[in-house]
Parts: sequence; C-alpha cells; structure tokens
Amino acid sequence: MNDARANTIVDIAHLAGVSKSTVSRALNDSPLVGAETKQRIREIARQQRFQMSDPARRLSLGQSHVVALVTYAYKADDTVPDAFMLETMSGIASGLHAEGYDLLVIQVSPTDTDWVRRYLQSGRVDGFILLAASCTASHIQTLTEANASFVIWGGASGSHNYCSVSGDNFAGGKVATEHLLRRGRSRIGFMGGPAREPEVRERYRGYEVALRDAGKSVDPALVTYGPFSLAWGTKAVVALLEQASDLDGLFVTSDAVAIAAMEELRARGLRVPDDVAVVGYDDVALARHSAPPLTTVRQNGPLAGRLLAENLIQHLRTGAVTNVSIPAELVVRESA
Amino acid sequence: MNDARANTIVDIAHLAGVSKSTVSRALNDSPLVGAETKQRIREIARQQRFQMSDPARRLSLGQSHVVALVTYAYKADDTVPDAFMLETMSGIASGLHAEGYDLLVIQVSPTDTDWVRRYLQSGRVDGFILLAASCTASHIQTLTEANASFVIWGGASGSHNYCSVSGDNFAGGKVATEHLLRRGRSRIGFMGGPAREPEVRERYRGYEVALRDAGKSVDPALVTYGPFSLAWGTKAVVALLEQASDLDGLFVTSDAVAIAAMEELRARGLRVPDDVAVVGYDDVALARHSAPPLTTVRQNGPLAGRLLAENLIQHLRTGAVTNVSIPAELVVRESA
DNA sequence: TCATTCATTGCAACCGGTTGCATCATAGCA
DNA sequence: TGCTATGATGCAACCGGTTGCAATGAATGA
Repeated sequence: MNDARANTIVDIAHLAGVSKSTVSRALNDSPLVGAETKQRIREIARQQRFQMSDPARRLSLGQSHVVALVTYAYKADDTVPDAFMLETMSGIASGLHAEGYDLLVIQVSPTDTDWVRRYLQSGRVDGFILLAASCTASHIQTLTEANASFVIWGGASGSHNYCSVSGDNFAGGKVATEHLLRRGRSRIGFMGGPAREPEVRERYRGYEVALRDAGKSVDPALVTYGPFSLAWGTKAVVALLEQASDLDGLFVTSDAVAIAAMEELRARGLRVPDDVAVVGYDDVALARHSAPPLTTVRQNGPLAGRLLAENLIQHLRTGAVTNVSIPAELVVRESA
Repeated sequence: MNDARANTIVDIAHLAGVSKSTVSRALNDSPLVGAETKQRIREIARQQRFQMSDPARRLSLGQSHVVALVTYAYKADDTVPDAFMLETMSGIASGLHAEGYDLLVIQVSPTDTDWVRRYLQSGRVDGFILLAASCTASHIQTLTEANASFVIWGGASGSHNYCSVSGDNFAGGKVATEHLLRRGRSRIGFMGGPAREPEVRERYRGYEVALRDAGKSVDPALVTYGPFSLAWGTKAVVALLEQASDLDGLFVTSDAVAIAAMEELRARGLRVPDDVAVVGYDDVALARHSAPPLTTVRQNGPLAGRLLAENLIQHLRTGAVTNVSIPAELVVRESA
C-alpha cells in the first residue's frame, strides 16, 4: 500500500506543521484559529480528500447526528403503500441532510419497547420519527420516560408534550364532505380507516361538522370503519349499500381503498359519479388514473417530511416542543 | 440526577469486581472468560439495562455495522411509487437486522459521486445498496475505485465483478408475452420503461424470444420506450395505436403505467381484454383492483430485500461476489 | 519603556470501547 | 515434588477525534 493519503487529523497536522487540536478546530470552523492558518489547513485537507472519522467524532461529542424513522415490518397485504409515505420519507431525508443529520430506518415489533433504549442509550441515534398509525401509547410513554427526542406524524391535535406534525385532517374531511354536498349529494357515506387512529377520527369530525353546517345530521348507517386494506374497501361498500341503498356519495379516507370501492360500485352496476360520487384521501399517484380519475384530498408529503425533520432537530438542539399542521387541499377530478 | 445506572463497561466492571477487559470479553461472548464469570457479568449487565456505546465500539472495531440504501430525491411526478420499493426496503431492513446491521437511507444527486468517500471513508457506513434504475456507470466506477462493498438491485445479468440481485426479467418478459400469445393475440405491443435500464432490456429480450419461439418476429411499430410515468403511459398508447391500429395485446413493464394505459384504451372505446389484452409488471397492490384487475408479473420484494442484505453482508465479511436472480411469477387476473 | 490584554496555538486528558501481551493460579504430568 | 501446559484475568496501549487550560508572542495602553 503506497496509499499515503492522510487518514487522521494527526496526519493533516503533520502536513500543516501544527498540532491536532488546531486541525480539529480549523475543520470545525472554530474562531479560535487564525484565519490564514484555517485556510491553509482546510486547503490541505481538501487536497488530501480528508474525511474525519465519524465514530471518533461521535464518541467525543456524545451525539450521533442520526435520526431513526420507526416503522413496522411492511406487509403488502394489510398496508397500502402510499406514494405519500415515500414522498414523506424523501422529505425527511432531505430535511435531515440539510442540517447534517442522517436517516436510519428501523423496524420494530409492536409489542417491543426495548428498542428505545437499544438505539438511544447506545448512542446510535439522537432521536426518533414515528408515525401515529404505527405508534401505541406505550411507545410514547417509553419514549417520554427515556427522555428521548421524538416527533410524531399524524398525532392527535390534542394537548401533549411532544412534537408533532399532522395534516389538517379535520379540514380535509370537512372540505371533502362539503364538496360532495355541493355536488348535490344528500346520503353521503363515510368509510374510515381504523377507528382508533387519530387521523381517521379527525377526518370524521370534519365530515360531521360539514353535514351539521348543511343542516344535516350523521346517519350511523352511513358510517363504517375498518382496516386500510383494499379487501375491506370492497366489503365495506357491500355493507354500506345494504344498510343504505340510497347512498349517493362516499368519502373514503384513503385513495387506495377508494379505488377498490369504486371498482365494487361499478361491479354492482352503479356509475361513478352519476349514481355515487366518491372522494378519496392522499392523492396517490394512481388517483389521477383511476376509473374515473379520483377526486381526493392532497397533503404535501415532502413538506411534511421536511417539517418532521426540522422540528425534531430543533427539539434536539433547544428542547422546543412544536405542533404543526399542514394544509389539506381538495383536488377535484371526475369521481365527484 | 440520582440515575446511578451503569453507563460504561467500567461501571459494570466495578459491580462485578473484574476489569473492564473481562467485561468487554464477557459481553462479546469471548471464549477467553470463564463460564461462571461470563454468566455473572451478563446478569449484572441485564439488571443494569446496560447498553454498550456504539460509537466507542465502532471506533475500536473500525466498522459501523451500518449499510446505506442509496436513493435519489423522490419526485412523485416522474417516479411511480412502488409497492415493490417499500416491500423491498422492508426486506432489506429485516435482513440487515438479523445480522446486526442497521439501514441508513441517503439521497444523492445524480451528478455527485463524492458521497462514496463521504460515507465510506468517514466510517459512517460499511457498504451500500443501490438500485440499478438510479445508478450510473460513474457511480459504479467510483465505488469500485474506493474499494467499497456494494450490491445492486436489478443490475445487468452480464459479467461484472460486483454483487447483484435481480428479478429474472428475461423470464418475466417471456412468460408475460407467452401468456398473451396463448390468449390468441398476434399483434402484441411492448411498452418498456427507459431503454437504457437493464431491467427493461431484459424484459424486452424475453418478449422477443417468446415471439420468436412462436414463429413471429418483432414489429418495430409495436415497440416503444419512455419514462416510467403515468403520463407517458397515456401518450404511448396513443402513439402505438397510430402506428398499429390492429394492436390486440400489450405488455407494459410497469403496473402503474399499465393502469394508465388501460384507462386510455378505455377512453378510446377499446375494451380490455376483449379488444386489447394487457399484462403489467410488479404486481402493485392496486393491480388487483384496477379495472379490470390486472394480469401482471410478480417479484418477491421481501425476498429481494433479504437477499440484497445478506449478499452485501457476505461480501463485507468474506469478499465473496454473488449474483442472484429471483423468480418472476405470472399472476393471471382479468386484463389478459 | 513596561505591564497588561488578547489572539493563537499546543499539551494532555477524556470519550468508551477492544485487544496483544504479561501475569498468575491451578491442574496435569513425569 | 518440581516443572510445564493451560485457562482466566488484568494492564495498558490504541482507535481518532474534542476541549479545558496553559503557554506563547504580539499589540495595546499608560
């Protein structure tokens, strides 16, 4: 190996004729080094294509500059893989990157809470990003007890002492329902996801308020909850039609499920939107190309990701707790 | 802070009345420590809920036990968010996890190659997982020169000296085309993705061979390439029909694009599969619920992910270069 | 001109593990 | 009984940075 490239700050120090402290300070842009010295050292480092050892740095500084995105093992059958999820992840990654952080993706089992300790106490990560959909109360408790920094996507809007970023699910549900009302629908069904998810509850509230504002009240026969699965989309439509054959509008809190629902409607000879108008949620890429193209509520995934990243980092640095809500926008296509 | 929990191996050493070397060895299950001593130390560590410092460990060992998944910034407009991608990622994460590795997701710009050095030389990661679709020759060259461990998803099947895992794209293309032939179609179009992508080329080869085996040859008017975007799906159908109005079968190398194509066919009054039979690729979750449900070629995403992880780790440990191909399976639904 | 301040730089300890080598006690063997 | 092979443990150096404090020299002010 004639690879005499400088590999540690000591090597750089030799080349520059200074001590390693000075090199360390120069590369960290400390004001304690003279301007020309700093310049010279940095130039040498550049020529040598020098990269500081990250583990050593972490060890000294006591922080990893890594954030974990906590997920469950993804199963194609019961989760619909959002464009949204990928978009958001992309936003998270670039938001973190801009601040010099890296994104670690970890999978945890729903019943295990030990991962908090494993990742935090070992210094592998500085903080966590969780998704409300896959995040139980016990997880939150564990995180709080461990004094961890974390931020949750889609948490309840209620009072809590942790950071969160959510879509404006209430507004989204409201605008979707109002749109259906404006289209002259009077028997509007609500197909939620799991009833326990805060996102779903908020969207329901929006649905409820929109109806109330229009002088109507909610008919329980028109409301149904279930998993966010395509199979359920089909089943729910069947059940809904049995309970309320005069259904003429449908607000589904997931595009994928909405598309499955539309398929079932069609299979039963009902035309969309003529017989039943349908509004989805998420604006998945395929929504634009469904039959008919789906009217839906769009959330800005990259923005969400960026905010998650920024708020978490802010919490790491300052301890500030922020709760942000990003707007929901109705995208009108042909299904309603 | 009365938090007197043991935080370093030295604390454990005190509690156990041994030296820190012994603790280190005990926790690493070294055969150099006596059995009872090892037991005792481990028990104490458990009681203290002790976690070794990862940065310190990395610094000593010179490895990070972290692998980077290299992605480009995700843009909803020109990339179709695969279920496959998410599934594969999940497989990668659990494959890595089983071997004690973590998954870091990094975004790089197509023109930048410096990230290799930044991540590798700094010791932040031990190796890389790349996707052929977003992976230029210069990236590969840089990786090779840096002597990095890496594995590529969907690389060419040709001869190369790096690890790769791919779907059997040739077989997939062949089986899809054969299915269309079996359905009595004689004017079968090929809608590929970007012509430069190895995956696409292989699928085309399968298409070509299937036709040849059936005594037909490829009609260039039936073949078209373009980006994997939904908008292109629509446009390509228009173009194809102009060039060959007698089109009666269509093999599209992406489900999402295929769904967009079917929509356009329908818009032009052509029935699927009666007038034009369509076969897609990927078996996206929505494929089952498109109109009509899409016949497609399925790849096992979780398996792919697991193999990517395992082969990379094997390369890290032994330097072994493996090239694996996973099977492609035809899923017959109603579109063909 | 001398004392004092300030800007630079170096020294050395520290972060928390790993590991080669020395040490030591014990068991095995002649 | 004396000597060696062997297993268990400790010592101390090392991984590559960061940082408090001391030291140095020059510039400032009286």
